[in-house]
Amino acid sequence: MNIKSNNTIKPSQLTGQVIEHLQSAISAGEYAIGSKLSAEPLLMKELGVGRSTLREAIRVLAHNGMLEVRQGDGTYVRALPSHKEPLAQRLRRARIREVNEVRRTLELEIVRLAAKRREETDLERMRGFLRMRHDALSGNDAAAALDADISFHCAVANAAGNEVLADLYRTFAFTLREALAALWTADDGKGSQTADLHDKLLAAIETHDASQAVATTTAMLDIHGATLSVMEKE
Amino acid sequence: MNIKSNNTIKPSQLTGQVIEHLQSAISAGEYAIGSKLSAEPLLMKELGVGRSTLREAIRVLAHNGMLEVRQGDGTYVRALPSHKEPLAQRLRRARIREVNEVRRTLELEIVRLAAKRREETDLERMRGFLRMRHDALSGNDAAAALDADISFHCAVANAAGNEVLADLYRTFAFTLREALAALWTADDGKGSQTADLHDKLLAAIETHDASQAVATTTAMLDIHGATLSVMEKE
DNA sequence: TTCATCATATCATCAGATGTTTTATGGATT
DNA sequence: AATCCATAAAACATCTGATGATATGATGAA
Repeated sequence: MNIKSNNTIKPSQLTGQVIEHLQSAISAGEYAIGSKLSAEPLLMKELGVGRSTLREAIRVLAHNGMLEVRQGDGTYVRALPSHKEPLAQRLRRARIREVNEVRRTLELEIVRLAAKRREETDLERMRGFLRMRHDALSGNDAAAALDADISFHCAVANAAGNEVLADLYRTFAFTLREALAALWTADDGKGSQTADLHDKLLAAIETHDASQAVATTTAMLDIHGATLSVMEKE
Repeated sequence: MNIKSNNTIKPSQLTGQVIEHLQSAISAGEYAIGSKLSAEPLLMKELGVGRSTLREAIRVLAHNGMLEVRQGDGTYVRALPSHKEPLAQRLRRARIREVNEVRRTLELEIVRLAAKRREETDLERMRGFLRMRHDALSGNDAAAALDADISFHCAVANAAGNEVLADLYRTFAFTLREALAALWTADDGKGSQTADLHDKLLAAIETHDASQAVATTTAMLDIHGATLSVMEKE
């Protein structure tokens, strides 16, 4: 089975052809889940490609979780191409209530950790975004205020000292931005209403007061949460 | 610059370290979007790795849309890692401690919600998996016991009535399976040690006792958490 | 100016060699 | 006979060199 025999005009991107071939072979069931692929030298002959080309293709599929390469043992088929959906895409087709519920959970844990682990540089960034938020509200620039608000909360997430948590929160915040924008324009009193709560949150993080940070955030989320769940209804 | 220390879930590969390094360098803004990466020979010297290793890493990132490789021209940064990368893939290059910390947060919220919202069908599924878990432990089949354990916790996640939360938890549990397997084989007493806690958790969910469910889960996570953080050290 | 040609830089691919890890084989010991 | 340990074999990991293919910019002529 030589890949290059049935190819198109372009001999370039040979690695891509090997990737597609292996993917379709796995999908077609030529390789069962859990079965072992042929060893590299044999696969080289079967596919008619060099070692580098084959290894780059296998590495891509392994990094995507489709294959598992075990040094000294072999290469095994692990899964079909199912878990490949990006989180942002998954959230976009979810209910706002559910996304917000998880975001609330993440946010509470974030402020708790941030109060414990924040560094001085984190605090400076937070102060800057809070100032931007205040200035934007004074100038009646709702969009800028929302951006500053999100940036502030992302800065808090960064201060939590957990990159996975921060990444997760950023994705949630970005997804919810649309809904939040509608919320802020629907009642721009909310922005200034939570201004003092933001100040209190920053103060709690500054003084390492985790319980106060959680309490303040709970109050903050409740104000917005009520409106969000109303939006969901219709 | 030489890449060395790791602590990722899948650490045994130089290529994986190069992938992680490039991703974080792009995230940190060392390479702006649209900018051109150094040429292969230069990057080899900068990272202290050979050409095959570097090329395999670049190929993975290119296939994920993060980089664009143009023959005869160069390699360009096309997108930030965050929003395009599947979550399972993101977790695979994260620190065990961070993944487990977030998983703990999700799990506590899950049992709280499950105690409130569980249906009768949820309870039946949980009982079934708990029985499988018990039988596997009696038969000294650690792998089957771990699978049943994970299935049980996923069933609890389903009972929380939030598909986003359940999806998220499944991905975390699947990623941590490897580490958990090492944990269970290292000390198979842990499996039976937490058996009664699982029963108590199920009882708490049955009786809608959210606070008891959270307390029981906290105890459960603490037992495993200690061992996991020890694993991280070396 | 415009266009064809060429030189150079860069990636694509192949091939060989050596190191590291896992697994299986056999023999030795009890 | 069962267990344990050392060794060999298999398979992937990595490095290096060499050659081909492609894009870009320089060069020079019409």
